[in-house]
Amino acid sequence: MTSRLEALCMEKGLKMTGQRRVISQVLSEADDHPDVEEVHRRAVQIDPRISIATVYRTMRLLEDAQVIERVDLGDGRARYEEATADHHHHLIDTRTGRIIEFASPELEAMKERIAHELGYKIVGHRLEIYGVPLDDAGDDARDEEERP
Amino acid sequence: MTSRLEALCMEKGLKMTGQRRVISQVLSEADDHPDVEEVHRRAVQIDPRISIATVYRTMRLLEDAQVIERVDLGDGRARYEEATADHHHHLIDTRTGRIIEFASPELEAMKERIAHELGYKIVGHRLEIYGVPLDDAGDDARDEEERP
DNA sequence: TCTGGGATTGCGAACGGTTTTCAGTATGAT
DNA sequence: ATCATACTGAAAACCGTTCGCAATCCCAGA
Ligand SMILES: [Mn+2]
Ligand SMILES: [Mn+2]
Ligand SMILES: [Zn+2]
Ligand SMILES: [Zn+2]
Repeated sequence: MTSRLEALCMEKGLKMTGQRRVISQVLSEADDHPDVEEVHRRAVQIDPRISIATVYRTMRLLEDAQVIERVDLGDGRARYEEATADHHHHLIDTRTGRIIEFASPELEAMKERIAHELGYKIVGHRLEIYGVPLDDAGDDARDEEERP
Repeated sequence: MTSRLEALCMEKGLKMTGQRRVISQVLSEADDHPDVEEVHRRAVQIDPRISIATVYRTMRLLEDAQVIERVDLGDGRARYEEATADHHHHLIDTRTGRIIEFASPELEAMKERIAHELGYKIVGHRLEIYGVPLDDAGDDARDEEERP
């Protein structure tokens, strides 16, 4: 069966190879923010004849085609998610690595206002919050001090 | 004369070597957000016997000592600025690369509120805005589409 | 259905920023 | 001034990512 992303790729007129089909499937089924190695790991499970270089190339292709979006969570590597209509940001639990998505129209408006006051029109922005659960925020939160 | 950062380093009990003195001076005099290569370039002008490896090491040292702060502006490399009492963010002019600093207590409060509603206590965050001047935002702003 | 040729792939090498290793040197407490 | 220790320069290693190239695949057209 053709995955959601595969259909999207065909619409965009991309040549559909076996590898692209598999990677599209992997990304369609993902509900997290996998990095390239993780996508490769999952792809290989479906078809072992996929190289990491092709995954890199395909991720870039899909990103350029606006089928997926690159997410920078502060660790050294690029992470990806399916492109969605609704814009959102991420809160990263520094204890567990869990990623919580959130959106805030007020915050977006405020950011827009700030840029405008500085004489600028926004063409892109980035926002991530790093945090620990309120519950157990007391114990050893002192040396949780990461390098975010 | 001992630079502002050199004094700070001594207060923190760091061993003061010639290289560290020079790098401290460079960083004290900087009013921009230089990357490691740029710091090295400026340091070598004062004392040619400073290696890039030492600059890397010293930047990390100063960062850990909270004397300077690392800034991630989306280009591949780490940039630095003197640690200040007042927290701020950056608006990057994608046309010129110019960096405008701004602070917004309202925005900080809003971000705090959002995290709290999600059950989290913030331990760190990151926000950058990429934009183009309002004036000439009309001409070819379409393909300014970077990879921020 | 068969085919030609441009697009795509796998592999390994190259890349750019950063860290590490190691032998030699400088620092600052004594 | 001495000496243990921390620091340094140079080069190699590292890590995520991109690139070069020959082999292979896809698919529009016959
Ligand atoms: Mn997301
Ligand atoms: Mn700044
Ligand atoms: Zn946003
Ligand atoms: Zn802030």
